[in-house]
Amino acid sequence: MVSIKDIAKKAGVSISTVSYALNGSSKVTDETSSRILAIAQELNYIPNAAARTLKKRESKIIGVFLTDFKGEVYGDLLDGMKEVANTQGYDLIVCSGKQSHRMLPERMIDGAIILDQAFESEELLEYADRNHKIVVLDRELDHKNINQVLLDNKAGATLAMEYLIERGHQKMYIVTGPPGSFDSMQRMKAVKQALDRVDHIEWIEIEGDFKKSGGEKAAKQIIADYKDPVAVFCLNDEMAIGLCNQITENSSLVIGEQIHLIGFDNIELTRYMQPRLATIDYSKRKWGALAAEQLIKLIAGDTVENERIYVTLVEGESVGYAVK
Amino acid sequence: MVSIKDIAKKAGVSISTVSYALNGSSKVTDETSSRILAIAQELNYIPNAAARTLKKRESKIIGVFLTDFKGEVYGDLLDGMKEVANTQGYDLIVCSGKQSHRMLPERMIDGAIILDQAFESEELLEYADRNHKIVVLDRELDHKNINQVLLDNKAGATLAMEYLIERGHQKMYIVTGPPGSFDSMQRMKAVKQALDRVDHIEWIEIEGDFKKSGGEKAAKQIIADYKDPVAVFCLNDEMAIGLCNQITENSSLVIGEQIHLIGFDNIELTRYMQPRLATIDYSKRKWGALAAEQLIKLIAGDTVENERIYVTLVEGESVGYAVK
DNA sequence: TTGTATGCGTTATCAA
DNA sequence: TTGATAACGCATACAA
Repeated sequence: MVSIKDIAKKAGVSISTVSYALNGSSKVTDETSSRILAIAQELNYIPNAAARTLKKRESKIIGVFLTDFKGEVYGDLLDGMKEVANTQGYDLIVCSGKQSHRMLPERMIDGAIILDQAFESEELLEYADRNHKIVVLDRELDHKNINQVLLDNKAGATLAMEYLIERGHQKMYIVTGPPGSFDSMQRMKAVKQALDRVDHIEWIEIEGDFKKSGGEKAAKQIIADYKDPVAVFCLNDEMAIGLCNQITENSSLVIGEQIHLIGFDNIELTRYMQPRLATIDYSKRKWGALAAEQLIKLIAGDTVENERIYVTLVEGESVGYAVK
Repeated sequence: MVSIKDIAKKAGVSISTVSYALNGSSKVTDETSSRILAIAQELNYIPNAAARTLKKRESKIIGVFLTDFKGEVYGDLLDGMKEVANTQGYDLIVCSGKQSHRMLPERMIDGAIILDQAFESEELLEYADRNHKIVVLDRELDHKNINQVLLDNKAGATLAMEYLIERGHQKMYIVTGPPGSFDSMQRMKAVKQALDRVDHIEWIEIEGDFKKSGGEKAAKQIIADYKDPVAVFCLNDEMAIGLCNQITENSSLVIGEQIHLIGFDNIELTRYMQPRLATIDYSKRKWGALAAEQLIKLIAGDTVENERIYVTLVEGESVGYAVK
C-alpha cells in the first residue's frame, strides 16, 4: 500500500509537506504542491480512511439503521437522506440487524438515523450519553444528543377517520401495528379521539403487525363477522394490501362496496391496486432529507428543534359512501 | 474517550496485557484477565474501529453497491447477503451513488458486491488491480480478484419465449432494458435465438429502461400500432407493470386477452396485479447469500468458481392462448 | 514555506 | 505470564 511516506520519499520532502499538499493547504508552494500531487497520482496514491478517521476523530459517514431491507417505504426516504448527506460532504451507509449497531459506539460512523423498532431506546440513550449523535424517526426520546423527526401521525389518522365518518360509515375495524410500535400507538390515539367526537359508531380493534400477513389475518376475521358493509382503517398500507388480497380471493365482498378500506403511508404499491387505495400521504424524500439535515447539525454541535412531517389525505375508490 | 491505555493505568498493567485480555488470549492469567475485563466494563470501554482497522488492515465489513435504494428486487437479496455475512463475522453495509465508491479503495470495507450498472467496469478493474476483492452481479469481468454470480438470463428468456410461442402467439414485442445493461443484452440474445428456432413470428424490439416509465412508453407505441392480439415480453417486471397500467388506463385492450404479457424477476408487486403477471422467478435470497459467500472466500484468499443462479417460469393469466 | 515530532487507539513482536 | 516498544497512515502544533 502506498502511503504519504512513499510520496514524501519520492518527492524528497517530508510527510507533513505531502499531507499539506494533499489537503490543499496554502502553506505550501504551488510548485512543490503540484509536484507532490503529480507524484501521488503517479504512485496511484489513495488515502487510508481508517488512518484519517483515527486521527481526525470523524469518519464523515452517517449510518441509517433499518429493521430490514424489504420495507416499501424506504426508497425515497433513503434517497432524501443521501442527497442531503452527500451535498454536506457525508457518505450514507444503510445497516440492518443487531450486529451492525457497533458501528456507532465504535466510531465507524459520525452519527445514526434510526428507523428500527428493534433498536432499544435504552441502548440509544447509552450511546447518546457517550456523546454520539442520533436522529430517531420512530419514537420520542429526550436527550441533548438525540433529535426526533416524526410523522404527524395524529393528523394523518384524524384525516383518515374523518374521511370514513364523512362518508357515513357506522361500523369500523381498525387494524393496528405491532404492540410496541410508536407510530401505531400515536395513530390509534388519534383514532380514539376522532371516535369520541361522534356518536353511534361501532368499532372493533384488531391487532396487526404492519405487514401483509397482519392484513390477511384481519381480513379473515372481518369476513367471518360480516353482516353489513363496514369501513376498515389499516394503520399502514402494507396491511391494507394484505387485507385487500385476502378479501378479494376468499370472499365475494368487494373493496369499495362492502368493505371500505383506507391505509396509511401511500406506498408505491397502492397506486397499482384495483380499486385505488385511499391512504395518507407524506413526502418520504423530505422526511429523509430533514432527518439527515438534523443529524448533520447535531454532529456540528448546533442546537436543533424537533421536527414534524406533515401529511395529506389521498382519496381512492377503495372508500365509497355508506348506503342507508 | 476511554482507551486501553486508561484501562492499563487503572489496572496497573501494560497496554499489551490489556489488549491480550480483551482479545481473550491465553497468554494472560485468568485472574488478571478477569480483573482487566471488569475494569473495562466499569470504564465502559468500547474499542475503536478505526484503530483496529488501521492496525489489522481489515474492517470486517463488506459493502454492497446499488444503483438506488428503490429497487424492488433488493429486499431478499440483501437479507440473503446479510445472513451469510453475519454468520461469517462480517457486517454488511449498503451504499449507493458515486460518492460512496471511495469506501473500497480507502479500505473502509474489506470487499464489495456490485449491482450497479453505473459503477464502471474500468473502475472496478482498477480496484481489483490494487488487490481489492469484488463480486459482480451485473456483468462479466475476468480478474483474479473478481468473481461473478450471475442470473441464468439465457434460460430465463428462453423459458419466457417458449411460453409465448407454445401459446401460439405470432406477433411479439420485446421491451428491453437500458442500452448498456448486461442482463438486458443477455436476455435479448436468448430471445433472438428462440425466435430463430421458429418461423413466421413477427417481432418488434422496443428500447426500455428497466423502469416503469419504459413500460409506459412501450405501451403507448403498442396501443398506437394495435391491430390484432399480440404478445409482449418485458425484460423485467417493473416495465411490465408500467406497461400494464398504461394499457389498462389508456386503452380498452385487456391484458391476457388482447395483450399477452410476461415479465422477468417475479418481484413482489406482480403478485398483486390483476391478472397475475407471468414472469421468470429465481431465489433472490440465494443469489445474495451466494454472492456474500463468494466474496468472503475471495477475501480469505480462497479460489472460487463463478456461479450461476437458476431460474424458473411462473405462469400467470397475463398470458393466454392466441385465438386462431 | 518546509521539516520535526507527536499522537490518534490498536495489535503484535520481542525481551524480560 | 507480562511489559516495553514499534508500527499502522495520517494530521498538525511547533520549530526551523
